[in-house]
Amino acid sequence: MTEPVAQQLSRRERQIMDAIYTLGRATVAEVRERLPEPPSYSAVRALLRILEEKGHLRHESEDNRYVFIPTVPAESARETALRHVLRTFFAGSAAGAMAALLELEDLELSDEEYDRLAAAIEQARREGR
Amino acid sequence: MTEPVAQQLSRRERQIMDAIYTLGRATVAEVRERLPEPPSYSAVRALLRILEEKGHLRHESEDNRYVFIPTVPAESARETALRHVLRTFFAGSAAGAMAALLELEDLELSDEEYDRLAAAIEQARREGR
DNA sequence: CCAGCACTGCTAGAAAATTAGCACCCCGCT
DNA sequence: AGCGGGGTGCTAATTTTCTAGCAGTGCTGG
Repeated sequence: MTEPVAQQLSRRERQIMDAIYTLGRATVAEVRERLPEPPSYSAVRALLRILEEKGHLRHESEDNRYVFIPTVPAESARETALRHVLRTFFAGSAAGAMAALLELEDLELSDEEYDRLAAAIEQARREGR
Repeated sequence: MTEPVAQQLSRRERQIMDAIYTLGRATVAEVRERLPEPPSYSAVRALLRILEEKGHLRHESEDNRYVFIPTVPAESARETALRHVLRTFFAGSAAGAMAALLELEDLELSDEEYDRLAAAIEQARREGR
């Protein structure tokens, strides 16, 4: 019951999981704020309960209120999301995706980030990946 | 009516749009094949009609059957998808996302791709982005 | 000519998602 | 002790999504 079932989420469920992943952890009110055209408090509450039942979230009590936390660690979720985008839009090519990222208008990377990236690429190359 | 309304898609709608984007263009049957636990032909047909009404797709007749084509060009859709992932999982940082891409187990880039990427990075740096 | 096949359009109904409402609980304050 | 505010659980009902069914169309081969 606590294992996150690999099933597709509904629209709202997706929105809520996204909100929580961007925040890391969140209370009902915080999630609600992030939703487009915020539904009622209890609507959100209900969805959170469902997500918890499905095993995507767990909660802790904090200051007498619940804080919801993803059961799937952010890194895994990230990877899954990236792979999905790769598959659907880049024919699975990570290189293609990276190229697209570099093309973003508002990239704004710092010099340091450029250096780190260049280094990461060289490292990946050496490791033959 | 022909403008894609920026509203969130339902689960199935999303699946279908994804299928079409990976294929570029697709017939009903082709879309259907790609869906998990393929629903009936007419179920798919109905969803396609809805997506068309909402302005996400258009169709052409080809060999007496419809070929569905996204109204939003792949590049835009890609960018939107990437930005979404950036926002939700990487605090908006493209550098973070690229780093994560480079960490993928099964990266398998060719030497040429490494070169191209390195070059792209240098170019972006020069262009001050 | 008409049977079979592969499509399409449309619609009603089932199923799932989403919502609000209401009862309860705990805590701080007067 | 008795509010009031801000939480929570649960449930019923609405709304949306999703589906299958059926009728119509065009083409192809016997």
